[in-house]
Amino acid sequence: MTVRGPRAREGGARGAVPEGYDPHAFEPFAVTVDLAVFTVREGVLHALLIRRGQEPYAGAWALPGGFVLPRESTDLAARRELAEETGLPDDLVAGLHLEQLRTYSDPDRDPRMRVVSVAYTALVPDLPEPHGGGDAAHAEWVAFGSYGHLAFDHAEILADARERIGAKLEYTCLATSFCPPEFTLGELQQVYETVWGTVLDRPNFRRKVLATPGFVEQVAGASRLTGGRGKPAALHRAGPATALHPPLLRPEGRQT
Amino acid sequence: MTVRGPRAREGGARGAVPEGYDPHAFEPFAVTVDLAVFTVREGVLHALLIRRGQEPYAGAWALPGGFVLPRESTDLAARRELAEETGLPDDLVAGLHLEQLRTYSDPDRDPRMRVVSVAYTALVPDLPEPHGGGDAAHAEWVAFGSYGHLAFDHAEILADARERIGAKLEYTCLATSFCPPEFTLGELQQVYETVWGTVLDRPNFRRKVLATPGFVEQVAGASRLTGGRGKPAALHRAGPATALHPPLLRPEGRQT
DNA sequence: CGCCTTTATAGTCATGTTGACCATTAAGGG
DNA sequence: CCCTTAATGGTCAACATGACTATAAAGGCG
Repeated sequence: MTVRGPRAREGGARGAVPEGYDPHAFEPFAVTVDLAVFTVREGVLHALLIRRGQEPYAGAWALPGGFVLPRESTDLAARRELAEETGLPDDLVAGLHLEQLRTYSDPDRDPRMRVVSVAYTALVPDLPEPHGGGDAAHAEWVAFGSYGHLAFDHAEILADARERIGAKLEYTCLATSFCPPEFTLGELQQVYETVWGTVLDRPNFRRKVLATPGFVEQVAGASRLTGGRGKPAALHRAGPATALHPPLLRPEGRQT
Repeated sequence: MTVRGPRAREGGARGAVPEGYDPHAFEPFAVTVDLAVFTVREGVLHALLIRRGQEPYAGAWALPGGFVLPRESTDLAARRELAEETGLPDDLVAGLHLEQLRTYSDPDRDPRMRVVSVAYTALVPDLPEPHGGGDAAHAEWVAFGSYGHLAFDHAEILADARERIGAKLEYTCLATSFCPPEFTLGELQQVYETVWGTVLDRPNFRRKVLATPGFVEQVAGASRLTGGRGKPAALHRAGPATALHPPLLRPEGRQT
């Protein structure tokens, strides 16, 4: 990029800084981050949302987020907002997978002023309620799709995020981010089924996961009853691998 | 996102607009677009670059790009800048594949002021020189890697863009964007080999491409000599398909 | 004109992965 | 003690892939 007043394009080479350039001379852009945070709860995909109190869109759900501070990268702002708005412990937030989705910049996406927003996606395991008890935690888990109209263009962001995550599950080991530190292969499979909205064959899923070196590691000796019924499942934890080669493709290109 | 002065975070619910909010009250962010435009020329990947005339980074190569105008989305800004800086005909630019890469926001990425830049990637066929003759076309094709230090964080952007494109070739039909309207399968294969920096088996590549419905369509009757020598190749054009199922994976996860 | 080189195109074959199954094991519930 | 449930262990055919070999059609060259 180049610093140059937006109206100062006199055909010069890119990078010309007009003398006397004044950052305050034109209507500024506000830069914000929006967070599309997902978890899987009892087999249902949930997003972290906040109920808006003010116009516009008062009463509607909205994504957590906020302004990028003057000396902050958007990555940092996203992590800070996530910690603030969820009340999750800092060390947990520090370890979360947080990924830039894309930037939304329609001039009219906020009716009040020009706001360019960088959207991020995070995957978190099913946690106790997000309120940490402090004043900053108003976020709630809402089942995907079971909200009315979201504020601003947040419905589009959330849909894009879900699609991106679904795609990433195919060729990365990201699914373990949805799981607690120790999990069963059945729980891991449910992550895939929930995000993709499909049903997978259990033995085949198992075969694929175990055949990928470093995807999961078996926890020696431990096992857990899935809820009382059935044979207890072996516990696993996430392995060091991050990519899935070859990918685990979702059956036929259908979405939910 | 939400409109709220960056220092106005008094623990209120997200979306609180402090009364008397003044968009000019704080140091504004500048928002720009940067373009990572690639083509394949004689088997070598080239990027579209501009030679900087001013400090900082005077004399260094930089990506084309510029400010987002007050009433413009970044998508629109990217396409406008591409047309302006390359001098390519508008209708050609309108049809190009232009994709948002990601947003770069390090507070110090521009030493002069706070600039958040949304990077875009475009793939274009090998065209005559980019200068349209007008004053606006200073961009030049430079072989990938054969430049010194790029200005700002543009080296990182360009590397990210190349990696993204390489990945997209695996599971989309995007490779045809690098080719002229009619092309041989050998030319298409060279796109893959150039971007990936690998060599592919010709019969296998051919089998895979032809087995994917809608990837390419044979142009009836036509054929072209590849340069005089050898059997003339059948001509193809891009088909309606956009995704590649199953993907065409690059051999072993090595980069150039 | 014939032979060599070059490039496109057509197969072949062994291997690995996937999808669709069936079988067994280990728990809880009546 | 049998039934249900869920995890786990297999089989088998279809398909996709990687490594090759073979043929066809052009130009170059003696």
